[in-house]
Amino acid sequence: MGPVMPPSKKPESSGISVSSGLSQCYQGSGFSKALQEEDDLDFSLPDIRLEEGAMEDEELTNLNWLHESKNLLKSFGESVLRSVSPVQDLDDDTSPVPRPLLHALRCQAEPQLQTPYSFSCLIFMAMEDSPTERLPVKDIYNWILEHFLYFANAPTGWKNSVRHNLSLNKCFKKVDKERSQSIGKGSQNLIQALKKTPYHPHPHVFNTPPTFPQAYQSTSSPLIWLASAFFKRNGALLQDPDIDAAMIQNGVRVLSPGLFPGVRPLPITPIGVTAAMRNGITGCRMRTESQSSSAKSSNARSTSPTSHSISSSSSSADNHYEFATKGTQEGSEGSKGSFRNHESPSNTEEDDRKHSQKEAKDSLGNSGYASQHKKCQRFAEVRKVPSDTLPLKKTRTEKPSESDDEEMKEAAGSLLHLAGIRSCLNNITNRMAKGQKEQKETTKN
DNA sequence: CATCTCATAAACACTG
DNA sequence: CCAGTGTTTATGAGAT
Repeated sequence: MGPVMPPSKKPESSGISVSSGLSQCYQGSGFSKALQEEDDLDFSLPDIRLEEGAMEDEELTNLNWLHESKNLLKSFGESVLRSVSPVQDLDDDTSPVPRPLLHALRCQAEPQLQTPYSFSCLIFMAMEDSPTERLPVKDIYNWILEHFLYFANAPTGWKNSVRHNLSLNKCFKKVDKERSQSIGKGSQNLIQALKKTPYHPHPHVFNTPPTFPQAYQSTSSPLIWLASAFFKRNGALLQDPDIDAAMIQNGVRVLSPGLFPGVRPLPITPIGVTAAMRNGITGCRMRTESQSSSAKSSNARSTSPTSHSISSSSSSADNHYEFATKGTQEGSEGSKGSFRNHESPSNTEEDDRKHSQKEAKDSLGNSGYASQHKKCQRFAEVRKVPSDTLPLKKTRTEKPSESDDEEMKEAAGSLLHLAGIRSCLNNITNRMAKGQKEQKETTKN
């Protein structure tokens, strides 16, 4: 949360008290805490606190988890369609719809509210929504503006945050655009940048053949940012026609058009109408503080986000972003995580295991948004090495490793957490299991 | 209380 | 020079 504005639990614009939780809104104590602030809510929603053991599914891979949840998700989606059409149903304590989803519905009904998504989720959704699953920064901006009215009048800093996320989040990879196209404003050709530097810590990049086809495209073509990913990969692996690919790829869309024909998870224009509530449902995450404050001003004039032109990918923006996993192999630049390659290798299997566990935890815990502190430490460590191996500002050229790929996988998987889908689905799973159990008992009797 | 996650701001380099 | 892009660092709030 931003340090600038004081906390504000109740944005005037909505009357809705937003929880202090971030993505943790769905998980564990974060969400529980939000529930403890029930008194601050001016509307009542059912308690969908995670039941004990709900997160045991953590042990499942995201793939299996999604696979096993698909039917439950379908059933749940139908119940959503049946149960939350009218706005007033949001206040229905008996609604089977998980609270975060209700929050999300509320946010869509009143789009001047802060988006419930973290920036990484927003970026991911934008990319996922793109036919090519890759977008230039400008189009990411536009997508966000198009789908979340709040940003139309939000302070401009959010764009900086988007770029910051793209740079730091390991889930996102910069990829090359077609060679013929201009590099675009502000975009710096990697090799150009490297050539301008007095030395390079890994001179072999210039001397050895590229490991991956795209690794050197940047010498003559602009960079693009990729958004393909773990989700995409899983979608391909599953090859299950019953599963909506979007759901698999995304993990963010609780209700996908494939699952629920006619239902648009993210209403296009304008968001904020009652119809949007009937048509859209998303994950949820509440924000507060400066953003809530900003929502006040945005409330003054709820202009349609469509007033912002949606530029095509052929706009002045050139670098595209894609979700990184395979992108790790394709990107011309390694992730910041590659700094860890400078760390001392583990000497024992135990160390390896601990290390990998740590890495996994890191990725899962922070959605691929590697700890800045750690990175600073890593960077600092790297800075201690002799000058001929000093990393420069823009020397992210190391060859990606398999562990990077795993990291990406985990990071991408953790986006499921960010979007709340996991917790929600866990909840749904529990509820459904309970319901079936009760139903059995009822039929027995 | 330490650590982590994330948002935000800002500085800086670079490009068109 | 300006606006936009991309990277990096610093900082703070809240969660763990």
